[in-house]
Amino acid sequence: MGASIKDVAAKAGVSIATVSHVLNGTRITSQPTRERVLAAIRELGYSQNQSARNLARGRSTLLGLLISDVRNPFFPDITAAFQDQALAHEMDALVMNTNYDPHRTLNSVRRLLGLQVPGVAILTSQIDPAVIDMLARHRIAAVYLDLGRVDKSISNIVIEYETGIVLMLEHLSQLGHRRIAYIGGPLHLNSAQRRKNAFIETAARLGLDPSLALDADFTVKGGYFACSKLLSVPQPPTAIVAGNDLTAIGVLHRAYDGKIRVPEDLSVTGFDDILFAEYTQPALTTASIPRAEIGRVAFQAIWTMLSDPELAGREYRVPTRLVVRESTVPPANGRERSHHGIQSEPSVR
Amino acid sequence: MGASIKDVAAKAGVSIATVSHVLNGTRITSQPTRERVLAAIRELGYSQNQSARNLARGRSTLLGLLISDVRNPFFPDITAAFQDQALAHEMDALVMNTNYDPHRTLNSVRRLLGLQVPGVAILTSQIDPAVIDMLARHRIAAVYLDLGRVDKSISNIVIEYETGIVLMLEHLSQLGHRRIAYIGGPLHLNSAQRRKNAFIETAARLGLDPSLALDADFTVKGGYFACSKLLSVPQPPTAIVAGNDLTAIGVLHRAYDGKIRVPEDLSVTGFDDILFAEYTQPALTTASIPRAEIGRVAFQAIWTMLSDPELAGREYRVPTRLVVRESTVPPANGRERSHHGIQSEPSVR
DNA sequence: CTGAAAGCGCTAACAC
DNA sequence: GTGTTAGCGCTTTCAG
Repeated sequence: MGASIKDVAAKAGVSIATVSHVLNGTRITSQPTRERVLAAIRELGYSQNQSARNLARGRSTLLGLLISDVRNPFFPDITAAFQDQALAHEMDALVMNTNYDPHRTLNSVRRLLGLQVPGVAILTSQIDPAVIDMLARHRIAAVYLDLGRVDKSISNIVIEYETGIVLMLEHLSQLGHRRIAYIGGPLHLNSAQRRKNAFIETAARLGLDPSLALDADFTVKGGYFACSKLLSVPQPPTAIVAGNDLTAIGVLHRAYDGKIRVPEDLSVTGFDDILFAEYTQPALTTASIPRAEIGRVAFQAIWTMLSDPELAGREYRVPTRLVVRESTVPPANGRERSHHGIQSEPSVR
Repeated sequence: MGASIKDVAAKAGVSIATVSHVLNGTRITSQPTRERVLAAIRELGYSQNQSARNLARGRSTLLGLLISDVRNPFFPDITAAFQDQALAHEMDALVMNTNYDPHRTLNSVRRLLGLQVPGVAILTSQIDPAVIDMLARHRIAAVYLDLGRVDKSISNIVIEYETGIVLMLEHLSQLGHRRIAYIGGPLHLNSAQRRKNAFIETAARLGLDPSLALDADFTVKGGYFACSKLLSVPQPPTAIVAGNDLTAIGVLHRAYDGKIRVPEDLSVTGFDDILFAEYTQPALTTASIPRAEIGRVAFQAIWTMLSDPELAGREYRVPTRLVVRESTVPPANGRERSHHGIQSEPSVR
C-alpha cells in the first residue's frame, strides 16, 4: 500500500531526487517533468513518509503545544487557533496536557525532543525552569506565556490584564454607575495583583471609590461570599466587577439565588469570558483574554524564530478586551432597562 | 546537543544494537551492560530520535484523533482521556480539528498517513466514506463513532442513547412526576430518533403520557419555543426532558426569564451534561454521554487491534448515564423543595 | 548474551 | 534541468 518515492520516480520516469524536489519546491523543474511526477503521485495515492523526511532533515513538521488541560475552557480556543495556523503552514500541532503536573510536563518535553520538534509553545500557568533550560539547551524555538524573559530561541507572550479592567470601568462609569466594586484573586498571583492595581488606579482616575476592592481567591465560592459581603451594606454597589470567571459565577449564583436582597439592576462583570454565554442574567459584560489571538501569536512567535537563523526571540503583548453584550445594564436610576433573556444568535457552542 | 544512539553506545562501551535492545526491552541483556547503557543514557541526556525509530519500524508512535472541534464541549473530555491512555502506552495523540469540513478531514487523514500512524480514531459527527476507505486500504487500525459497521481494522463505538432517557424518566417518575414532556431533535438524526423512541416506549411502560413528545431542532432557540408551547396549556408538564444540551439551555432561558408562567417547581432535564454546572436553576439532572469513557474506549479499540495481527475490529457499546444533582425537584405537590443554589463542590472547570 | 551490517524513505550535496 | 549517492539514527536479522 505504502507507495514510496521510488515508486513515484519509476512511474514518472525520473530520478528520486527530482520527485523530492518537485514535492518540496526546492529547485526548479521543467513543466513537463513536474507534471508527470504530480500525475504519478496522484495515481499512486502517494504521500510522503514524514518519518523519513524528518530523519533526513533533522527536524519534524510537528510543533509542540503544552497546555495545562484541554478541559479547562481557557485552552480550547488557543489550541484551535494554534492548530489552524500550523495547518496553514503545513505543520501539525502536537497538543499535550500537562495536568498541572511538573513531572508530566518535563516528560512531555522530553517526548517532544525525541520527536525532533523544531518549536514548542508552553502555555501552562506554571513554568518549570528545568523545561526552559532543556528547551534552550536543545535550541528549540520556544514561546512562553507571561514568562517575562526573552532570549535566543525564547519568545514571550505578555497578557495585558490591565486593559480589560480599565475598559470595563470606563464602560460602567459611562453607563452611570458610581458605586462599582471589584472582587479580585489571591495577590500572590501576578495577574490578580495587576488587575487589582488597575482597578484601584482607574477607579481613582474616574473619581470612583478605589477602596471597593475585595480580595477573594478566584473560586466560585470565593465570589459567592464576597458578593454576600458587598451586598450586605446599606448602600450596596450597583455594579460588581469580578476578577476572573469563576469569581463571576459565584457572584451570579449569590446575586440571583433569591436569598438576599439585590439592587434591582445589579450589574456583574467578569473576567476571562468563560461560560457567560450561558447566563440569562444581565451580567454579560466581560473583559476577556483574547484566547484565539494567543494561539495565533504563539504560532507566529515560533514561526518567526524558525525562519530566523539566529532564533532571536521577542516579546508579544496581547491586550485584554472588553466584550459588551446587549444585556449590560445601567444602574436603576439610569436609563431604561435593556432587554434581557435569549439573544438572537445565542453564542452557545 | 542531540546525543545519538552511537554516542551512548560509545560511552557505554557496547554496540549500537545493544543500546537499542535495552531501550526497547527487545532482548535479554546482562545486568551490568544494561546498567552501563542506562547510565550513559542518563549522563548524555539522550532521548531516542523517534523519526529514525519510526522510519526503521515502519510505524510511528503517534495515534491520530480526529474530532470536529476542540471548542465544542463534547470533545475536550474525550480528547483528554484518549491522550491519557496514549501516554500510558508510550504513545502520543495527534489531535486534529476537522471543523466539520470534509475536505479538511480528508486532508488530515492524508497527513496522518504520511506520519505513518498505526491507528486513528474518527470521532466526528459526520463520517466521509472516502476516509473510511482510505484508512481501510492502508490497513490502519481505525475506530469510529456510531458508524454501525465493524470490519477488519475497523472498530465501532456505539453510544446507547436509550439508557439515559430511560433512567431519566424512571427517576422523574419516582420523584412523583406524572406529566413529563420531552423535547427532541430533528428525526433525521439517528440519535434524535433513538432518544424519542426511548421516551415513547418508556413513557408507555411507566404509565405516563407518551404523546408529550415534541420535535425541535437541537438548538437553543428550538428549546426556547418548544418550552413556550409546552407551558402554554392549562395543565403544563411538571418536568421537561430536553433531548440535548442546547435544547435544555433554551428551555431554561424560557422557563426562567420571567415572561411566562412556570409551574413553581418545574424540573428541566437535559441530555449531554454540557454546561449545566453553570446553572443555578433546579434543572440539574442530566442524562449524560460518558465522554471520558468514549476517549478511553477509542484508545482501547485501537490498541486492541494493533496488538492483534488480524486487526480484527469489534463493537464497543457505551451506555449513557444518569447524573443526579442535589437540586432535582419533585413536583410542587410532592415533597419539600430541596435546597438549590451553589453546590458544596461546584463542578466548574 | 553481544556485535556487524543491511536497510527504512527521504534530503541535499555534488556531479553532469 | 536532472541524476547519483552518501548519509540521517534507528531496528532487526544474521552471525558469533
